[in-house]
Amino acid sequence: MSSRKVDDQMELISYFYPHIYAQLAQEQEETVKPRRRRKKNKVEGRNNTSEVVMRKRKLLSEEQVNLLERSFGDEHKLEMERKTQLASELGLDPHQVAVWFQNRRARWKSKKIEEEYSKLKTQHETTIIEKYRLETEVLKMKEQLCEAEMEIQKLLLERKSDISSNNSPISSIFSMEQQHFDLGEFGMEGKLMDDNMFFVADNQSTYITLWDN
DNA sequence: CGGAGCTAATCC
DNA sequence: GGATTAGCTCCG
Repeated sequence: MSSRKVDDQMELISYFYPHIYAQLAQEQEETVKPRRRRKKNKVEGRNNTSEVVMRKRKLLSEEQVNLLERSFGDEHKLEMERKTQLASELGLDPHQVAVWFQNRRARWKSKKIEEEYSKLKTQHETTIIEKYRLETEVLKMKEQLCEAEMEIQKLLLERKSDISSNNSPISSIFSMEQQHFDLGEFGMEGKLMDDNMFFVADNQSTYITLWDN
């Protein structure tokens, strides 16, 4: 993975998880990987007159790469038979073919991981947005509920004052009945059960006690 | 020219 | 198989 991509990831982490970022950044500084030193073909030192065995590396031709890619497209794993077959077709050492496949699998895996990462990143962003939307919706609904409750309180107070100012038989009969309130604005219907209880029904006719003094 | 990126080759 | 090295090319 290139350093540029690492920077990108750290930037994303710093954005979404600032607390984790601080920790990771510190770890990155601390773990300066002690690079494993490999035996060199070349003897070190400019003035060293020792034998210099340069490892020659020749790039594969476009044609060779094309055939290898096609073969890799068919099957990522390389059976012995196919390895020798390919090698003779390409005019390469079977070991070179094996190495090429190994490196190709590594690149393929790395690419898959990158793809998976960006897919998850998109999913994560979508989820964050949805969460925010739902939270906003909950707030709005709470506000509506509060307004509804206030409205009900107001109606009850009005009713109580009507009863106390006009204590006629009619009104007492009237008070025996359950009173309905249209709360269509809130997608609900309200029903006053008695002086102390009020129920609302949502679309599924589920009654909810708003309060019970 | 130096650094970045790619990749064949090597090491564990 | 994964990690790393080092040859090579390209670009600013």
